[in-house]
Amino acid sequence: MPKDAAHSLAHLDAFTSRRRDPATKREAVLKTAAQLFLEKSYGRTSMNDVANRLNITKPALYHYFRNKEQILIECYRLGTGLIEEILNEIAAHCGNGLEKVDAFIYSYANVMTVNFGRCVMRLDDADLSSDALARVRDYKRKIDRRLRSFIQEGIDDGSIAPCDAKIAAFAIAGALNWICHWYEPEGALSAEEIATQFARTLTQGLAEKKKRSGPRLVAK
Amino acid sequence: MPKDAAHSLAHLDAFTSRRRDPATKREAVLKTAAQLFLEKSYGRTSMNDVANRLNITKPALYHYFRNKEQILIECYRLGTGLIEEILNEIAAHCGNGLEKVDAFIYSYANVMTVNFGRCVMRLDDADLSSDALARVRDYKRKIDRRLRSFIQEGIDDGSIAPCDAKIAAFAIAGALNWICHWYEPEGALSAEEIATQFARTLTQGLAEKKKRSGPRLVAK
DNA sequence: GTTATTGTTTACCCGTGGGTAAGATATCAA
DNA sequence: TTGATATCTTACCCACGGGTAAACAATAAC
Repeated sequence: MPKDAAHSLAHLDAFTSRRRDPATKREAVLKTAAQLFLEKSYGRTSMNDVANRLNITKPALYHYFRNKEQILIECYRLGTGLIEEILNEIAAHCGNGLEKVDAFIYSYANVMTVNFGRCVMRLDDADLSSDALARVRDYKRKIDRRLRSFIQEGIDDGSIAPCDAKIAAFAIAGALNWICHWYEPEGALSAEEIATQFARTLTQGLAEKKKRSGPRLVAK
Repeated sequence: MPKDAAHSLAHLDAFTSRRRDPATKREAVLKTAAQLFLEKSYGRTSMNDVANRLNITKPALYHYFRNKEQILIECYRLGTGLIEEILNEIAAHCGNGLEKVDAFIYSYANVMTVNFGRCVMRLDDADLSSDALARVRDYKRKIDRRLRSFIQEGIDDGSIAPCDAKIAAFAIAGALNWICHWYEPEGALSAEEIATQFARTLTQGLAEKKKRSGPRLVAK
């Protein structure tokens, strides 16, 4: 057992005493649920699974959440909150377009290593019912537009080489979102390392700065 | 209705005549299943859904596949086959490391726009039972190692700027794999455009070629 | 203590979906 | 025409999981 704090198991004890603060218990449910959703996916996680890990029974959960989906919605809510924070922070500070994109990549990569943040991009939106789904989709569109505007800003101010901002944004967002598919809190790579290297690779590119282009092999 | 060929609906008629080639029917099942899996996910797609779209009944499916998972496995098989092709092609041709990576990005992006290819990276591996799962995981590791070796090769031959090959490979693979989460055959972006722009963005980076680095804002 | 309230459990309902048994229908070979 | 075979359907079984009813236990208020 590692001696970490972020991945703390403290919340599993929230239900040992009956008189503990309800808010704490609610939070404990949320944390374990998020973790299970990431381990096994929302669909494969039963309410019993969540209850078992907390050492209570299924109906007890319904004391804190109307239904299973509500738990999922809250996970998204907390996750999007984290993203919102960095978005605002970047909009406030920062200089030119490239620097904003760089900051975005760095901060966003970090969020993708936090459970609630991971939930937003790794869980399947389709598990949400139509109106929650619409809200989440809107929110994701907003993030995309934001990144795209940073890029456009960079093109305009000369810090970013002319390119299709839409596709470039997809490339960057994809690289970042995929983090939550392979990242593991106990793994060899620290969030810090990942964030730093990603920012570098994506803004500077792989190529050694000399030739501008090369031949291409088209398979199939 | 668009006049495309790749997204053809021809396979839906495979069961109209009873004496049609069994292999054709099997293939038809596979194509519609893959499409449904991508539309609604494997878990939310019932055998009845597949049957309905083909205008047959559920038990008829079991004439061509042992069970639901077998259909999924075949989707993976066909998809990994497509990827295998481009991998071999690139290993055969090509010059320096950067050119190989460039070719990889371009070809791989194209595969991610083909249904069976999309299945490999978009569907949830955890829906596979343990031994099929192990095979798929191995295969994915192999792809990763391959890309990583291309990058390393580029660093060694000077075509790629020194960097952490492991993390860079994750960034590139992520950007590419994420394509299958947003790409739609009928959408505004063609596979060709995406592939070209991705290759450019990822190898050359965003930054206008002047300064080598800049300040960074760390949000949070 | 007694009562009201909150928290938790046991026992159950029921829809959904994978999978099958057994019969019906078409096709081919003789 | 007549089986033999491949194909497909109707009708069913069963496990699993979300959700609830109703009873039971603990705490707080008086």
